[in-house]
Amino acid sequence: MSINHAILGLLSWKPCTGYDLKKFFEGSTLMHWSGNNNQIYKALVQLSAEGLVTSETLHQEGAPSKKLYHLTKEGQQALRKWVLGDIELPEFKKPFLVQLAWADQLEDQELLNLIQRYEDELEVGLRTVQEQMRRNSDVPARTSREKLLWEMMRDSLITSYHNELDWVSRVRKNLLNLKENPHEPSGD
Amino acid sequence: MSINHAILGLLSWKPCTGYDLKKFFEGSTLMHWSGNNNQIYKALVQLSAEGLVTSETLHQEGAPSKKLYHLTKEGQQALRKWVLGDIELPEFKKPFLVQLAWADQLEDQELLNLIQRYEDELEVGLRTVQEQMRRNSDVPARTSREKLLWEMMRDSLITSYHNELDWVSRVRKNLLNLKENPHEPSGD
DNA sequence: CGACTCATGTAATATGTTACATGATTAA
DNA sequence: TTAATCATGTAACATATTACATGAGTCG
Repeated sequence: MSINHAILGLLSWKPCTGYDLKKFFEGSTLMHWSGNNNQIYKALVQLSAEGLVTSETLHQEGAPSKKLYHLTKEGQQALRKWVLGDIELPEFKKPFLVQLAWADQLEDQELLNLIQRYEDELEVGLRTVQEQMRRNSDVPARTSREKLLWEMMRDSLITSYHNELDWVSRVRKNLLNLKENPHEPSGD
Repeated sequence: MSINHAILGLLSWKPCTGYDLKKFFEGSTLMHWSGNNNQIYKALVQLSAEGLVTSETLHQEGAPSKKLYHLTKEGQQALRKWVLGDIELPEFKKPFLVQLAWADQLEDQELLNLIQRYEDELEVGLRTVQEQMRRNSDVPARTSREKLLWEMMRDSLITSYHNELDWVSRVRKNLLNLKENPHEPSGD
């Protein structure tokens, strides 16, 4: 799984410039690359060298020239092979858990504040991705099946945030319960 | 958020050698570092240079010498400061979504097989982390509150897997529904 | 006898981020 | 006039993975 595959995918949807790809990755949390130039322009050079993409230079008036990249037949085959190939498990990377792990040195109120801050940031994050999806609504939907797949991808991210918020509220509930009934089993 | 903070945390629990830390990270999906030597031994040198940890060399008979690292007062302060500091949002990195994004080129059955494979791998992954948690049960539990925090950390990972499995079954259900009632709204 | 554990380290490589560099056009 | 958009690229750095190197002891 590298950004090269994601780029092949996007080019299978429509021809793009490096700048188009950059903007797409910047505006998409689902495809977890940040959209930095270094990676994208290097990847395009590499994919060209492998014959998976070709580029055509378009000269524009009043704007810089651009290189429009197209997927080749070999690129289409490589994409299909990759889609049917190895599956990677998701990575649940939650740095806040590492913070919580050593939070027993805090006062009760400090700990509750920390959890509150996490909840607040999650809510901001959720609104940000929802806003991002509303803004960036030009996504593949060439068939009703493809439309469904992209809806489910968005659903995956949104429900991940909701699940995380649910978890935070369980943590808070359990901490308050422990405070009120020290050393009693919580009943969950 | 770097591995240095996680190491300070572990040393606040008990003194460790580089090897201990390596084993801990290897056996813990929650702390998302793989436990490779390069990072750990470099981090320990760095933390020493900053005065956040000290080391004592223990010579053993019939086994290689080892360096036992202890947290200093400055290290304890740095840890507390970090725990109360900036919070990072979780990263929901799901490479399978990128594969699904371009899966509309597949036949219905190929797509269902791909989804089935993902579900199977998720179930293996879930069993693996459950097994890992059973094996690696020596975790901080110095107070009932700390015990609760570590339980909630484990809960976070396990429910993330369950949520992902739920999502996969929704995807399958929606795809089958679409196949049976093409172009009809799904009712969800 | 071969593989694994304990134990510390280095080298090469891959991946990803931030910032720099250039330069025209457009909108606040 | 300051910032943003369009557009391509490079440099420096941070982070992470795999493999290499050494060497004693133990388990099957």
